Amino acid sequence: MAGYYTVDSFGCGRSFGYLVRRSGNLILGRLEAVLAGQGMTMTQWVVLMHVRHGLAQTAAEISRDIGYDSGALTRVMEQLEQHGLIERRRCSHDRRAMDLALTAAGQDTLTALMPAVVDCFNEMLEGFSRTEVDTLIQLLTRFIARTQGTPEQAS
Amino acid sequence: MAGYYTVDSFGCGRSFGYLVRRSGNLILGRLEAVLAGQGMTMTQWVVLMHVRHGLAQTAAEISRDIGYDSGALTRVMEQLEQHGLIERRRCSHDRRAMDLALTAAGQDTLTALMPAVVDCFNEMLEGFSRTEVDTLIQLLTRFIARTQGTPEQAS
DNA sequence: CCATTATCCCTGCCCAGGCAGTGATTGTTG
DNA sequence: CAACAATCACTGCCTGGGCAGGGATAATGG
Repeated sequence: MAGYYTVDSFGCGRSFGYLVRRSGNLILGRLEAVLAGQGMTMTQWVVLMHVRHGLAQTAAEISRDIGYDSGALTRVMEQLEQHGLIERRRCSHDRRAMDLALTAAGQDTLTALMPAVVDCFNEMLEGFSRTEVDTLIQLLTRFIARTQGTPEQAS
Repeated sequence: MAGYYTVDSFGCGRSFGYLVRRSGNLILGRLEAVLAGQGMTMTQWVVLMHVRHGLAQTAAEISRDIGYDSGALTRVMEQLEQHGLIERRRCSHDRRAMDLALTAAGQDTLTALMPAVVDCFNEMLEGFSRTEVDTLIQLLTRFIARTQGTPEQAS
């Protein structure tokens, strides 16, 4: 494509960056309202979900995966461990790393929260057809894959 | 639509929230790299753009528009004023409010930065057809309008 | 087998931004 | 017109998350 935006056509309301960021903040607000009922934050939720699905066995993987600072992640892990939702153990074949696993309580919490979260998203996506949501997800997925694969580009 | 997600189908990788947030952070990183060259932050950029296009004449409007804390905004304004990019004056017909206006230097800075910003976005959107980007923008715009119009919903 | 480098987790520090409260002004309503 | 509510900008406070540095372990290369 020969450049979607031009210097003249580029306005705030049509800026991809603005739209994505604003959408993200709106979602954040809604979701945190749901999770706050169980004293959980969105970050904690995402981390737990990652551990649950085996998407990440170690903190460093999560850090790269969600583009989250590894130091901050350490503190999130501490909270989750103190709340008894995850367990950390020294990895056997790499003693630098920590193996992450959901506890039974962690499993239960996720399971209990899931319906409310799903409802929350469905509610926000009301007014969109299934095809439209599919499109949105597919486009964003591609965007992420492309963008994080091309870290920088000296002009 | 009868619910896009179900408890079983909901996974991190397909979660709208996760995708939007991740995309937003990737964009943020790229854009800040571009703006940092001129010692500007993304927040400042967005605020300046809003003022420029007359989208907001007062800080409170910007606050509502971009869902940004009004207190934090005050401080951003101070910075921009100190850098000589905007002017604040007591509004004549509402003496609580401040009228915002770009200075000549502010105009120039925006104009100078614009090409790099546009390039940055075009580069990120490479690999997407014009139609696809149009779709993305349209869907996100609709999402924002819908979501901020429906602040909450007691279940 | 040793030296160098990379990776992992953790820690201290700093800052942007959210929250709640304040004074000044404006709008509203009995 | 008087009392109350709403709105504006601003302030102090606190938290989450980015950044830089460090100790321990693993990988790599001579």
